[in-house]
Amino acid sequence: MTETASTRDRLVASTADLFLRQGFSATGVGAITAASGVPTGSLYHHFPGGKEELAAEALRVAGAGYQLLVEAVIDAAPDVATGIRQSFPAAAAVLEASGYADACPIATVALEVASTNDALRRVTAEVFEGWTVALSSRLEAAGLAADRSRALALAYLAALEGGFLLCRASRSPEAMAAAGALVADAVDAALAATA
Amino acid sequence: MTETASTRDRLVASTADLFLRQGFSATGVGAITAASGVPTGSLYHHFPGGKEELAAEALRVAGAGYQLLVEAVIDAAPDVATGIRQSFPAAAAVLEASGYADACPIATVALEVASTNDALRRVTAEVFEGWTVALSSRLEAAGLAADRSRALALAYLAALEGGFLLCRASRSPEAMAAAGALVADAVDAALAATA
DNA sequence: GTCTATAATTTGATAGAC
DNA sequence: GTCTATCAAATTATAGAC
Repeated sequence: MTETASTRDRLVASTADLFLRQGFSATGVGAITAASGVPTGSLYHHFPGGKEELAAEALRVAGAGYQLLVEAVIDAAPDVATGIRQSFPAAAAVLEASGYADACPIATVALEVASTNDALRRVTAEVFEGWTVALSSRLEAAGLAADRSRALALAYLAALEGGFLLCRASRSPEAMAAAGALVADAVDAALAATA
Repeated sequence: MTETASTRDRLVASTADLFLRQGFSATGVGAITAASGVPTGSLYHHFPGGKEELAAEALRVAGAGYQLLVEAVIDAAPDVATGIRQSFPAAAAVLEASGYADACPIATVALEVASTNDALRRVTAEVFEGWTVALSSRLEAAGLAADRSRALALAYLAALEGGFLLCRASRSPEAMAAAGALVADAVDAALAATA
């Protein structure tokens, strides 16, 4: 049986989608209500805190969804190192297929709010931390020390995010390939040292 | 003799400064005129294309200025590899000293406009390409092949940009250190292979 | 819980005097 | 080249009927 998405869920989904393409400031409340088909009054009924409260929820939901996606790519590979290596061309393929629109769902907003809205900044920090822990735990399970696992996870995320930025600006997958190869080689070397 | 900055220069400088902290959409024309002390009419006299034309110039000027800064850090070191390694803690130090505000001057705007304003997107792409060429040429001069130099330069930039993003969100220098170590080690290995 | 109407403010931009 | 006054549209948010 197909459930129709609730009003609240449609608001969150539309907001996350608009944030992905336009970011926070360029996404007006009017655009959100138009995209979701939800009237203004209903938005403020479900989110009394207005745009900021809705944004926080959209960032959390989009962040959790993207974590599942990345985890699925990595866990589908025969081992973590292979999964990490494959995730970069996978991200590049999604980028190209979407006209360089579908990248990190929270990066644009994260930079916009980093120095202007501490509540939202904390939400983006929590999402990034969740991703870091998810990847780090997989590297630990593969035999790496905890601190080395965390450092590699952070470097992986930085390379992916920087790759998204450069690729979206240049409309070319070149940077993602270069950044990915560097990280994947480092993971291989780290794991080989423990074997 | 101390030259007073021209009206046009003050507009560009104030715009670049506001973009660094708030990005494009959150920076209203009113904020720019207030910060620069330039009346609205003068802005449209110097930039008939309005906010977009002023933004393009601010991105170009800020991009050129940041390139000089990074080049100075790298060229002050005894060799490129050392310069690259030092540039990450240097960037982290500036971040911390500014309350995690002073990072890449065009990254926020680059993500904001990547899918919404092609003219500005091209400007950000040109700035990133300029940085890539500047760094790549230094790696070539150190003995690396052209394609290898370019790939390392792109990976360096991706790591730096991703590091800025994660550090600003978490208000911690941890990610920049992790990403920097990975890139610096790769540069060392690449140069050692040619020696 | 849904929806319309509207308030209060801010937005990017223009006109025209000086 | 500078500056003031102002416009039309869009902004976030609220009030209150249903």
